[in-house]
Amino acid sequence: MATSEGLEAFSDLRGTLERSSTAERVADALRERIIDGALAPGARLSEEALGQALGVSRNTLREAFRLLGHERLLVHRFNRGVFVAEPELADVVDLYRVRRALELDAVRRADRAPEGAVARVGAAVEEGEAAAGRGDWWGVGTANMRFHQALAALADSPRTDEVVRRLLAELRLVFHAMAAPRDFHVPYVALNRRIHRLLEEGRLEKAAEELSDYFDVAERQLVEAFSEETEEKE
Amino acid sequence: MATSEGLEAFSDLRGTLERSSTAERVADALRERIIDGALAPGARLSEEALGQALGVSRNTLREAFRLLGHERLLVHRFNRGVFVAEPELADVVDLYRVRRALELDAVRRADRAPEGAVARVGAAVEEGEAAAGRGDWWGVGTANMRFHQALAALADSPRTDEVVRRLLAELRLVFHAMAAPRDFHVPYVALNRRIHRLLEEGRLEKAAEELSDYFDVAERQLVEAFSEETEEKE
DNA sequence: TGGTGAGGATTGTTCAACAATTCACCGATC
DNA sequence: GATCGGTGAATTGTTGAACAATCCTCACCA
Repeated sequence: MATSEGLEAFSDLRGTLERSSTAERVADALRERIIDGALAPGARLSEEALGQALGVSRNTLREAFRLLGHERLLVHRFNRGVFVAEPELADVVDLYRVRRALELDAVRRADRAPEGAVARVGAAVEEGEAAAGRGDWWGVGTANMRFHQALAALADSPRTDEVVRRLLAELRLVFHAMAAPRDFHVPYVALNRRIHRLLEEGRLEKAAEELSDYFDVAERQLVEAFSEETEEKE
Repeated sequence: MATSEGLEAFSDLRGTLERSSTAERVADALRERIIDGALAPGARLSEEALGQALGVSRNTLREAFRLLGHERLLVHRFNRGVFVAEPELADVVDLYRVRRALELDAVRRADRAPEGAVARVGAAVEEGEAAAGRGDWWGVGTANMRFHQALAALADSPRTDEVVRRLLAELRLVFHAMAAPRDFHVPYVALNRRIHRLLEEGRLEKAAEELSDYFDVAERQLVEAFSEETEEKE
């Protein structure tokens, strides 16, 4: 065991080294397509066609479908196939309810957050500012997700991280279903900066308050956008 | 469309009618065995042997494994097989962290809970009292889980329900790993009754306080039991 | 004692097949 | 003209077998 000193430096490589199964890689690829809108909500995914396109067998593809089904990105209708999920108004409300509980809790206990966690929140803020600067609205959206993921990480809880990651992925689906996602995210860049500053100053309760207000505003905005959508359809 | 009135009455049947896939039924069966301890933490599940025993093909069984893996009841080690999860001390702490956030939030907003939700909490309390009366400690544990599930349901949020259900299932795994699960749950029956009464009286903040204390005590008790366990092993 | 292969067992993945189910189409009926 | 019922193609659900890749054991050797 004399040679086992300083091995902690390699622990970061673990994730990289772990080969993943084909099903997981397929799931990753599909998740990307769903999140960036290449696969629209409601679209049906044929086992045969997709399997051929991706070069994997139906069985493997079905495993990938199961993974994404659990993330609520796909819905599996028995004997009917899998479809890209179509979030409804109720889903939007529900997503915000859970986010509120988890993210606010994470912010309130940020004093016990792990080393560097607040800094990662700041990094996400800057990423968003940079994207906004070059007019990359999709990039702003991505940075925004990363910001909230970083907020959740303040709880120092793997399960919170996982749940929030799923919620945010689902939320991106909602953005595709709404009318004008283009300038939804941009206004919040400044707010994110403010929340990060409060975190740095240790004013956690104030930060939680601002975050709570954000949830109110964003949720209402989404709900309204959604109501208009459905009105148009009818 | 003149005949389509009053069809809402049938919407309850939807769930009953939906046939489930073989994989899901297999997953249900395995989940039961894991939760009631028939499959001990750490046990390895052979695809071949289990498939034969259950009368399903390896492919189908693998689908079921994926489902339970997402619930963290099984861990899937690449090229090595699936094992019943072995929760560690860190998992106990993490489980309570997320439960605290979600259940407390649910209790605090119980004034907006759906019709009959508080009554279902009461039903779980009585179930626990009945089980305690006849000395059925396992039944007390089950009722306790149902009590907390009912608390979570106060949030009126499908996603909260799902997450909490998963957390509680995982928690049962923890009980198997600890020394004396026999009389762990019984002392909390009285507390549950108290919390229910506070909910009925609308004293939500007080109820949340009691619940928070419960989390403190239960978590510490589990952590201690766990530390002893690992000491014995070494 | 500690390293090293060889071999057996298990998983990862594919393929082909068949049963079960859905869906769209089309004619029959009132 | 709308509804009902049935036929058939297309798709999913599930199985079983096959083979490659990987891991584990254990005897063997320095």
